[in-house]
Amino acid sequence: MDILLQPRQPFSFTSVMYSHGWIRLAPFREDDDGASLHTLAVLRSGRVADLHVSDAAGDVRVTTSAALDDAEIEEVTETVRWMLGLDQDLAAFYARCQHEPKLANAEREAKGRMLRSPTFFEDIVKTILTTNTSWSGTIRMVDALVGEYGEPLDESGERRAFPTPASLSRANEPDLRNVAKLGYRAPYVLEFAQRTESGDLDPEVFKHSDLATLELRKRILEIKGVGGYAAASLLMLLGRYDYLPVDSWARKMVSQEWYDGQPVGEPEIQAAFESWDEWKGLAYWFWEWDDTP
DNA sequence: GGTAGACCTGGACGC
DNA sequence: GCGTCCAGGTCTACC
Repeated sequence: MDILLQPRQPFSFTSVMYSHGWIRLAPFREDDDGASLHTLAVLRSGRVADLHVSDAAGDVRVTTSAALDDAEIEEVTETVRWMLGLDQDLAAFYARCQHEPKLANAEREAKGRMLRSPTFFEDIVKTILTTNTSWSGTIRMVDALVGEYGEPLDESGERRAFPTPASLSRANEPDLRNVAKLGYRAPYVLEFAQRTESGDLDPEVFKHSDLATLELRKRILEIKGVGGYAAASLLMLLGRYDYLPVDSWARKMVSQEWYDGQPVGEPEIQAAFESWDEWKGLAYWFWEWDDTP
């Protein structure tokens, strides 16, 4: 069945889809034509829904292989609106971009929304798995988690959603460490899943939290395995751009852009985007670096 | 509050 | 083919 959704304009489906590397992490999958994506979501009923999400002449079409009841349609609608940030208002950011040549195309190309997973739980686990490893390592670890612990779409088990907190909390640490190859991150992921499953922590409330960004960051940093870089990345997924996800790539880009290739530290990177205030994360992420493909 | 070392893996490199 | 080194963030212990 089809569900048609209207985004706040300006909107570009492919700008969201390729806003960062998430599209390459299971269970996300892009179609061969690069114009639509697939993922699977575990609904509140426990049922697994396969979502094929595509552009529909400026709107968004969600296609599921199975019929959904009214409550499920509402849940899928809410989920996809969140994943693509369809309700985000970036007008103030675009107004700032008009005065910056390196972001002059941001509004025309509708840059600014970042692809999110169906749940913030999934985004937090994936973000922990981006730390202290190569991108290929992250892809391998996420593949392994989905393959080993993900909720199957059907009896074949060929397609699986991202593991639920319940499923991951039942995993044992040696398997996460050695089979899923999470290494030293295994206890972090396990503890986070167990805290979520027990109700000690509800990552989904972060999605629409009224907390000030500083306080929200403090809460996120309480999750073991999440440090400054990961917290800034997660805040950006929540639509809070006050902090920069400073990693080795950021150091390299800022060094090349403003410091003639000389090594730079976090203070220099922060200083480079200080004037962007609450938009600094977005300005940094969508900046047209000299070696941007 | 700041810093050093450990954590784990894959890739690059030299032999 | 094997061994060594290094990059990639976060945590913990220590000063």
